[in-house]
Amino acid sequence: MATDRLNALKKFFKRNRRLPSYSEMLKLFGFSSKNAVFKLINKWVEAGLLKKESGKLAPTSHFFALPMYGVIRAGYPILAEENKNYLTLDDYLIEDPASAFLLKVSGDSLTGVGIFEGDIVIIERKREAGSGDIVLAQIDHEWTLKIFKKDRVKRLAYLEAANPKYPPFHPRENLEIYGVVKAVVRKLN
Amino acid sequence: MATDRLNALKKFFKRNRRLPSYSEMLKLFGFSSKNAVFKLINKWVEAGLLKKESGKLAPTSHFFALPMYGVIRAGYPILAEENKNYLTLDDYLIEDPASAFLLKVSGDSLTGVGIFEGDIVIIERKREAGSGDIVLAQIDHEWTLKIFKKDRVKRLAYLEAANPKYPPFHPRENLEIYGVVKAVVRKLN
DNA sequence: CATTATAGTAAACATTTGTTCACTGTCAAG
DNA sequence: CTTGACAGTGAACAAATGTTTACTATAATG
Repeated sequence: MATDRLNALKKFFKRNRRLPSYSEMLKLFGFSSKNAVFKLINKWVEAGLLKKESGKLAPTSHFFALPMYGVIRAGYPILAEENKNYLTLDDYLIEDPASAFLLKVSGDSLTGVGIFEGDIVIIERKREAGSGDIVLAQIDHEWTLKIFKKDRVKRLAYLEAANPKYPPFHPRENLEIYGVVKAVVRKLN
Repeated sequence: MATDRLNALKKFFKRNRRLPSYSEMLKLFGFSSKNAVFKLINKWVEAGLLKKESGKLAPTSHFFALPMYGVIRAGYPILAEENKNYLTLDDYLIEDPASAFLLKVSGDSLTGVGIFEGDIVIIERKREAGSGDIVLAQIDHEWTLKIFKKDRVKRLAYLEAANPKYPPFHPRENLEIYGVVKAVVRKLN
């Protein structure tokens, strides 16, 4: 089936992070004429899965991206809309790959904002934060992941957990910010 | 700087979803000899950022992937370890791209399991689920996103919210499962 | 100073690339 | 039946590809 060949192509891209050449596609698709490849590729180009720019073949966003369906009300059940969008998670979550890194969370101090043990947070390196941002910081030379707060009256910065179990953390000596959490990712099971 | 050129290459890949040819890199890097490109590329190959297989150039996982640092205790602040790993979010979160899709969550019925309004869930199409799985289902012909439960005594399946505000949902007519939530993703700000 | 590595230019080249053209068999529609 | 569309074969080809070789300038090392 045609879908099988498309899946074979997607798998190739996943594995090799590039599209195969037409000669490679011969084997991949089980053809024996490059023209068969040529015609198939052109169909996918017309379908918007691939594109040709200055003679070079490349995937479009549709090629990888997952379909994203409209909002579903979790409170009251309503029909999921069909206003499809396509989304690549990497692109969606990571704005500046050069300054971003990941951190695996442990502990329960941020459960109140929906960050649990085992979650992965995407952090963007920067030295400043706004009040309410979740930051990676060093408070009195100890690393931590907490909510950054600015006391408007006293003009002092401190850290806060999102869990009533923990009191606010006021720095004795210093409070240095290393990054701001931009996204949270959780794998289930 | 060398980093600028690498960033230019990364940007090109982000934009075009392919690596440029050596001729294109001439302009991209500001060289006037393909040999300059050749040597630069070979350095990146040795550095493990790119690889050549049967004469074809492709990025390795290091090329995209974000560094992932060790666990940080959010409960008690401890030092983030430096045992780096590299992780591509798409690869990490999506096991079977062919059967996966995204859904934007609205409502507060799953706040208890850390899924909030505006979060995106990654769903894998399947008709069966285990007790405790978060599922996309049709209950009495209405779509919803809830926790799937199996009553061990009565052997009946029903849905449950993760929010005390909502009572369990026992189907009058039927309960059909369309997919299981595999991951949750939240963008902050 | 002399030396050696580094970063780049310039030209030449076999190989591979994507594309085109002409052709074949198969299957469904009128 | 005939027709036309579809899926694929096979060969030919200009253009582009990655690589190699020879050479230059600059800076760093001892």
